[in-house]
Amino acid sequence: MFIYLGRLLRTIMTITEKINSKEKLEKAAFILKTVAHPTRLAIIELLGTNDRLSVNELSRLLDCEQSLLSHHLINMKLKGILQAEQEGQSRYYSLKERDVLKLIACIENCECSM
Amino acid sequence: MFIYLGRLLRTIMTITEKINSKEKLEKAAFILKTVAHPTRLAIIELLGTNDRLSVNELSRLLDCEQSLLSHHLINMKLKGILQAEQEGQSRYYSLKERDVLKLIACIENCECSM
DNA sequence: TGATTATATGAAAATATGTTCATATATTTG
DNA sequence: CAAATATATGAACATATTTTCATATAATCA
Repeated sequence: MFIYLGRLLRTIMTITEKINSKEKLEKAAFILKTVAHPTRLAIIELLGTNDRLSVNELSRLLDCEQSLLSHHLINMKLKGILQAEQEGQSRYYSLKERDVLKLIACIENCECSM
Repeated sequence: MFIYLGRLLRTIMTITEKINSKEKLEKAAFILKTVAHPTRLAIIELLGTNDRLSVNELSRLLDCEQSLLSHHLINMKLKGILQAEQEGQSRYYSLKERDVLKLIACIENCECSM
């Protein structure tokens, strides 16, 4: 009787672990996906050196159309990578999570042949 | 005359830089995209601890259908993240680029709120 | 207040990615 | 060589992401 209970518990724990690790991986993939885009990487790089930039400034620096850029920025903000502050007519974006810079450094080291 | 030439050269250099950085970012995004998937992250994690695993072993460990898994594995191999070796009927995959493990470590540190 | 500038938004269109399924190939074994 | 096992492949389908475009909102300034 107790043997069965133990077995059951162990099974449940294994399943729980699987779910946890699955959730962890899904979250990780989610963050990575948000970063995995040339324009968004460029945004991160620029905000790594520039502290904060307005949509307009980014648009000119990146040579990226305003609407598209806004979509990217809002998306990144939603996912907790950026933050924004209004100042006059301009909205300034900055890195909320400077750790993402490490990701870029990581990749630059990778010598994946493609 | 030479002034114009100098200006032209500078312009060309700026453009070249832009292209280079664009290429660099595209490559980085490409690698990140390959990694940014729960199953593929799980593959990387497993191969981080297991040295090498056959398609079958991975399939059971990940609870992922063989064909789908093969698609992932081949894709990752194509992009230089994995390598494969045949042994008997089995094909063993392993990390070609152990640096990608660092990416995972990076993300686990990130506290992006989502 | 009307014009101007900066940014956001939402729907549609274009494109890319992920998944499934049926089947092919290749290796081993009896 | 036939059967069994392991893996790959490709086309069709489903889904997600990216981009564009037209328009809305919001702040400033004359």
